[in-house]
Formats: sequence, structure tokens, C-alpha cells
Amino acid sequence: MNSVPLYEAKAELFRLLGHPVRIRVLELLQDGPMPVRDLLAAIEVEPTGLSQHLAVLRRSGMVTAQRDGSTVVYALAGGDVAELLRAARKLLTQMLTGQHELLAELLKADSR
Amino acid sequence: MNSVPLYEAKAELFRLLGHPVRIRVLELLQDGPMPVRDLLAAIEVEPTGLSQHLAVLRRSGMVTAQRDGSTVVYALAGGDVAELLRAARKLLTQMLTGQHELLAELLKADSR
DNA sequence: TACGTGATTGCGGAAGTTCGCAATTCGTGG
DNA sequence: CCACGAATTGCGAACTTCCGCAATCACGTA
Repeated sequence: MNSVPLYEAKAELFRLLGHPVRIRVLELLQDGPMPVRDLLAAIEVEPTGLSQHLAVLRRSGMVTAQRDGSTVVYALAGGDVAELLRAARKLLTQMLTGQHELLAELLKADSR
Repeated sequence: MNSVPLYEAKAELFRLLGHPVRIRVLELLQDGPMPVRDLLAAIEVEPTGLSQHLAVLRRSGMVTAQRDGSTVVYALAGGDVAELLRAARKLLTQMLTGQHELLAELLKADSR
């Protein structure tokens, strides 16, 4: 068991998250389950494209789908996705302010 | 300013992390700056491949490089990468146990 | 049964990623 | 100055991802 090194699994997880549409889907699903129709209305994407991205998330086990009549409702599958997205957001802002500081340094050095 | 939606930036960040070698590099750099030589010894990858992955991380601003004599030393550039990796690890284990529970459910249902 | 709507799947081409080889840069020591 | 080791860059081939079109499946309804 556990034949896949942890860092491989992490890389694969990150690769799964590496698309704007899939990020949007996960963000939207954080507020609770949602039918495809609503996702489609909220995200700028063709129905077929959305289906493909949903399929990726489904295959990876990050979301679950269940039919309710003629519509299909998607939901997060357990894990704490929110925390991961929060950490990503934080890291992004940290990197941006870091660049600002570097820029300020350079400007200061330039004026000397 | 801020012309890129946040979810696009997140997706790009995750895409950057979506490779085993890059994950390993970031993990190793968490214990402090490290010369390329040591990274090369620790990771199973050709020198040229490592350089390319380091270039990706450099361009994205996640790591910094500085020469020290004939070697080049890489370091994390500020942000809290550790937290992101921890969140990823947590989510992975949650997803795995989730699948175990699902499997158990199916087996139970099957035996009825 | 036949039709319409919601959602998915199966392609095919365009675009992007990864990897190794060869060539290049940069610094150190003979 | 020349040769060497460390690291990077340029490039081409193999592979993967992404996107839209057409076809299909699943469900409710006339």
C-alpha cells in the first residue's frame, strides 16, 4: 500500500487545482452543494467545458455528483478544501508584497 | 492594478506546484537555503531538468537564487509555503480516508 | 412513443509541458 | 590563458491538456 510517494500525490493534487474553472467550481461549492445549472450561470464557460472540468474533479475524488431529477448536483467530498485555498490566497498576497518591497529597495538604491 | 482575477492567480500558483520535482525542491528549501548541488544529490533528476524547474520557480517569484563562488544557492522567497504544503497533505489524507469509508459502506451494503 | 432540456462523452486540432542532448555562461585553479 | 566543474539556456521530440463541435445519454412531459 502507499506505493506513491507523498510528494507525487501532492503534485498531482496541485495539478488538479491548476485551472481557473476548477478553482471557481471549488470556491462555489464551499457554500454548499450546487446544481450544474447554477455553476454554469456563475462561471464563464461552455456547458461542455464545465462538464469536462467537473469530470476531472470527480475522478480525483474531490467532489461528488448525484442526480436529482433531470439536474445533477455537485458537492465537495469531505476534505478541507477551504483551508488549502486560504493558504494559497495568503501565499499569493505575501509574494506580491514581497515583490513590492523588492521594488522599493531597488528604487531607493537607484536614487542614491 | 490587480487586473488578474484572484482565482486565475490561484490556478497559476497551483499549476506551478503541479510537478513532483518542484514540490521536492520547495520541501527541501523549507529547512533553509541550499545550493543546487545538494538539491541535485537529494532529488532524482538530471541537472538540466532541475535547472529548468528551478527557473520556473524563480520566474514565479517563489524562490530566489544567488551565486556564491561557483555554486548557486536557492532559498524560499518569503511566503509561507509550508502552510500550503501542510494543507495539501491534510486534504490528501482526508480524501483517502473518505474513500476508505466509502469502500467500507459499499462492502457492508454488498453483504446484506 | 416522441420531444425538449440538462448534462455528459467522444473526438480532433491547437497550445502547452516535460525531458534530454548539445552548446553556452560563469567562476576557480593549474 | 586554458581547462575544468557548476549551472543554465536553446532546441526538438514525445506527451499531455484544453476547448469546441457533434453525438449521446438521462429524465420529465405532452
